[in-house]
Amino acid sequence: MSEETSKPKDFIREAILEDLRSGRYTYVRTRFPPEPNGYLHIGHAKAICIDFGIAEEFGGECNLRFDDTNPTKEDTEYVEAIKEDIRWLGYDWGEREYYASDYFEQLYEWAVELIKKGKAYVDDQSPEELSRTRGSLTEPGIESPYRNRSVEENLELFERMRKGEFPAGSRVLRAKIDMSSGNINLRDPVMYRIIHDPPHHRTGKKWCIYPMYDWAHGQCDSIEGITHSLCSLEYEDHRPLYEWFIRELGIFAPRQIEFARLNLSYTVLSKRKLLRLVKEGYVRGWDDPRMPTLRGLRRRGYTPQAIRTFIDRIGVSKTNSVVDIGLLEACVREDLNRHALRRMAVLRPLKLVIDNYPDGQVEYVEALNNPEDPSAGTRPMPFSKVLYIEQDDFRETPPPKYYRLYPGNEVRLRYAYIVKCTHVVKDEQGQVVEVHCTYDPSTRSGEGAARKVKATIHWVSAAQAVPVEVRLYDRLFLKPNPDDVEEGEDFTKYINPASLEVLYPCYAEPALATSQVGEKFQFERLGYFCVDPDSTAERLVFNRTVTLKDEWAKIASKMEASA
RNA sequence: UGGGGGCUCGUCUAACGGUAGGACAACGGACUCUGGAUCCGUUUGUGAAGGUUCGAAUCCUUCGCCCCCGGCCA
Repeated sequence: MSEETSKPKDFIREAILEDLRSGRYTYVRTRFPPEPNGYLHIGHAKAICIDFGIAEEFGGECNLRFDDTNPTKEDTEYVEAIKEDIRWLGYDWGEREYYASDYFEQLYEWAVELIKKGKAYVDDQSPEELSRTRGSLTEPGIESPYRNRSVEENLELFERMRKGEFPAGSRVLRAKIDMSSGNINLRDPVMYRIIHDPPHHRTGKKWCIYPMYDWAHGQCDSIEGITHSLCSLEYEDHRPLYEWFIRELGIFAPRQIEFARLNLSYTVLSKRKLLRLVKEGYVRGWDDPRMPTLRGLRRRGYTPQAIRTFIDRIGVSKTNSVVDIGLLEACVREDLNRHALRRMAVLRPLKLVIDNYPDGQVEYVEALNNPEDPSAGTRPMPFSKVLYIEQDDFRETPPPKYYRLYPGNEVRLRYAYIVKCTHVVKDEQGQVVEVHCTYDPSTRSGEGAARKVKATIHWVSAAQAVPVEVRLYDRLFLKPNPDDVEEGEDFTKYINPASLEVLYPCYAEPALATSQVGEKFQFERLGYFCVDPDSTAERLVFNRTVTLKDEWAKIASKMEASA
């Protein structure tokens, strides 16, 4: 945010501005703190854009810090994947790549300090006892019989915990706060637990006691001089605990500000559920183009810019909300419309024969690469007597308002000629297998044809067409909120069985033959597509990122609804 | 029956005691060699009731509804 008059666009930026004005902080530093136990999804993108975006706007910096306090769940594989995804989104943490495990020694020392102050104790109760004595939402907890051990005994026990003298789960270190607090987080929360294996992905077997997130996070922020620790709503009532630790330790105090996490319609965004989709085979992997993971979106053809625009547009607030996935789609259309090269491809081919066009003749017509961007230039497209057109672009008996091809009607073949349908050829089952036309040689594109027709359709020349595979994706779920389930039901009940449709052969214009993995195109009148890594030299595979807005589909479905 | 949050068009989100605005969606129109893009226009909203005030989405009171918290997860 440029100092002067520009007003903050949300309550977080407002608060930061106020902190700077009041002198509470003289600089801004944030952090993005993922746990390396899974892949990043669009919900994380919101946090990333907020953490990195805000730091940038205030001339500060954003640290990347892996919250790796639980070796039973974490792995370096995820560390690499997370870094890759953040970079892809377009953010850079410079040299500031940190790990909670970097601070284990300091955290240990601070724990000792709290023990010495009589503010922490070793508890020998079992996990079950701990849970039983924590009380309930409405009843206070019961103080542990070990709560008033001497400082000396606590010190000795804690040291022996670190040395590995006790089995996992046998003891914990707890903060001594208030077992009757209405805030359950303050009922003597666990600071350390014993975990002997697996070894930690970075510290190996050096430690067998690991700090709980609640004990680690605030102090890590403090060590790094984080001024604004931005997190999601569920940490709101942990804040008093973090503040208690910081106060008892007398160390630098960051300010935590909570915001609502992202929910998106027609999908799920919890690691647990995403994992089930993968494990139970509903999708092909974490990077399946139907997944809301950043890898999935990337493979689907989403651009970092589209995602950042989306995050910017949904804003930041504390209201629990579900954002219409249509907004994400609108953002990617907006970006791709400006940048994607136009190409022609026919997904469901129907042969079109131009009876009055010379046999064996091939001419080249010039096609715009991007009408939105003249500098993108043009390309030649072969045109000949036998073409493929989209099955959807022909009806033997047209419904009302249907402008496309039907017997007796004229349409323009994009960048080529106006053709008129004369008759059709059917197979034994009565299916139309060939549409026959005549063309008007005076209507070639660019030659100032006076006549206008209602519709222009896309096509490819059959002899030069490249057969390709196209994968059409639809929403993963049938319900806007798949989590909204009846008693005993499961979100998997609402998975869209038709979320993937594979088409082959589709016919692409020759210019597409050399496309590279990841390249994005608009297939005219159909949507945006990108080349999937499954592509081989023999068979290109295209993913449909998103359809174009389709006015006709709307009309057609409305007529169907009223019929 | 405890503690912490939140309620503004269909969906997100602005407003900071002074004309409820924007985006997406929807609807209508213009334009168009993509039924695309673009442009124009229209509809729809302050959870409820009281109070304070010249004036309330905003301040106060009461009520309602929604979300989070009882891991040795984060």
